[in-house]
Amino acid sequence: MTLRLYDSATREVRDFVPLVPGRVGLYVCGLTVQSEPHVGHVRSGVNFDVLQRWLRASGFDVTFIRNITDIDDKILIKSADQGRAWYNLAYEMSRQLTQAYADLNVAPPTYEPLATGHIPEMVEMIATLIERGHAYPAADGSGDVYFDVRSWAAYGELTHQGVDDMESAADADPRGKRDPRDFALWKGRKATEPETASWPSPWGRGRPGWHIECSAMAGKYLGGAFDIHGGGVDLRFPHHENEQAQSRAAGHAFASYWMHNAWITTAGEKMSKSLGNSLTIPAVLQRVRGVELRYYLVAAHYRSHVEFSFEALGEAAAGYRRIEAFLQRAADTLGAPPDHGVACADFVAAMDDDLGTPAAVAAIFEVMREGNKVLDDPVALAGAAGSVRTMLDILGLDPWDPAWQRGGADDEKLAAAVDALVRGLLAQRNQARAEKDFATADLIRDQLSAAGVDVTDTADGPKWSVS
RNA sequence: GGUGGGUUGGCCGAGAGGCGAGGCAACGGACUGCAAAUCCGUCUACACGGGUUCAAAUCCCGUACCCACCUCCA
Repeated sequence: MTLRLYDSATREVRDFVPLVPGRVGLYVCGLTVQSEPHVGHVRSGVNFDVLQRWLRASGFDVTFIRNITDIDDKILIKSADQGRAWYNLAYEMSRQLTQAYADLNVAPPTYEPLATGHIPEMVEMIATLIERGHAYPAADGSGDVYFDVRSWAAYGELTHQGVDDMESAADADPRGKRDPRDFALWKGRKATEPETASWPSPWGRGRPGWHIECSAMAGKYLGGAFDIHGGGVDLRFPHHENEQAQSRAAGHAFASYWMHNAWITTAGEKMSKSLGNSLTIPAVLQRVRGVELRYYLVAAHYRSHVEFSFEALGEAAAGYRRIEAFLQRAADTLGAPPDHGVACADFVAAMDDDLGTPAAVAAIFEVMREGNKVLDDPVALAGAAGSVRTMLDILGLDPWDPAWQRGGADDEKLAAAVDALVRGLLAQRNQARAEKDFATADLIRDQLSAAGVDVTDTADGPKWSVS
């Protein structure tokens, strides 16, 4: 069984063949850090984290680059509105994004380059494009440099569109463009923009266009040809189309496979357009744990549109808790968390089939059911639980992953104190049960339940957990 | 105008010509003092209208509704 991936450039599932056997170069467009990260934003992070983990689990040596866009029109506008420096806004949002990723156990990439840290590479690439006749400085003296779409016959190949069929933006300002579809590689500094948001270039002070950064950074860290380029569907056009055009026009083969994750919407609306506040990561994490939100995102296929709702999120959380409870039972029986085991064949087949995480999750439930049947057989149980743990780990959902252990020393002390108190009450309840005084026994259980403590009687005596 | 995607049981969500994903909820049974958990079982769905086929949720034609992108977007 080999890994197959849906390539959105060819619009089909293809066998994954790396350029260099055993190695994968992966580039994912990260975020423009202009506002608080919400659930939609992190989906891409989680989806490509799963890809990266699966590639590693499959034995590949992965170089994963995920950039941060820290200079663009919106950052300048928003920071001006807020009366703060643009780099301060970008930096704060970048820190929030890093925290959100950490909260969801999205592993850091090999490197996370900033657009502003790669201006020389971009200038170099733009110069190459001008030399090759695929770009030109605007004739209007604005200092802008544009990519000449008409000079690149293959333009539109990624999204299968003909240049003449494209509709120009209603608000398009032709500026110094030769064709309305030409896009900016370099934007000359405007008098209204802060001096700090400009860099020197052969065409005067200015800042990079949006697309050139990814071409330059992917080229720098992964080389002119690399394996997989990812991002959200909305980026296919214009962003990825333009990236590919400029990179190839500059003489680089660029990405072999393109992967795009679908949207999360609320009430059918794009998250970026709708509300906002209630769906930022910190807000959502007040209602469910990070691991539960991640499970919710992983349980849907990355190319499927997800209609976000707290109800569905709650159901997903219930499903995850079932798996978690099984592993905890296994750990109690075995005396320690199960060692990592072997992923079952169905899981592997599902993941190899274009990261079929829904079927992979179903496979986990199958193994868990088998495990629940052999709770009194330590060897069989260890095998099933180890397998479940390993599969969860591949999805970034291992309950014992240090990423989820947020509690500090104080939390541990608190947990120990609660445990002592609950155990005292359970001892009283057991006494009552022994005396067939079930009214008292149930009263104690109800009191604990009201406090959020669930009691379960097992062969080894009562266990408690926080609901 | 151009380019794509979607519509699946009470709900969430896979699948992509036959072998009926999975989860959540519900119901019945086993277990339990009663529960919980767990196990066993039940609940036969694919927007609509045609067609192809021995066989269609899956392929074809048409219709309806929804969504995304077309130079700010995960």
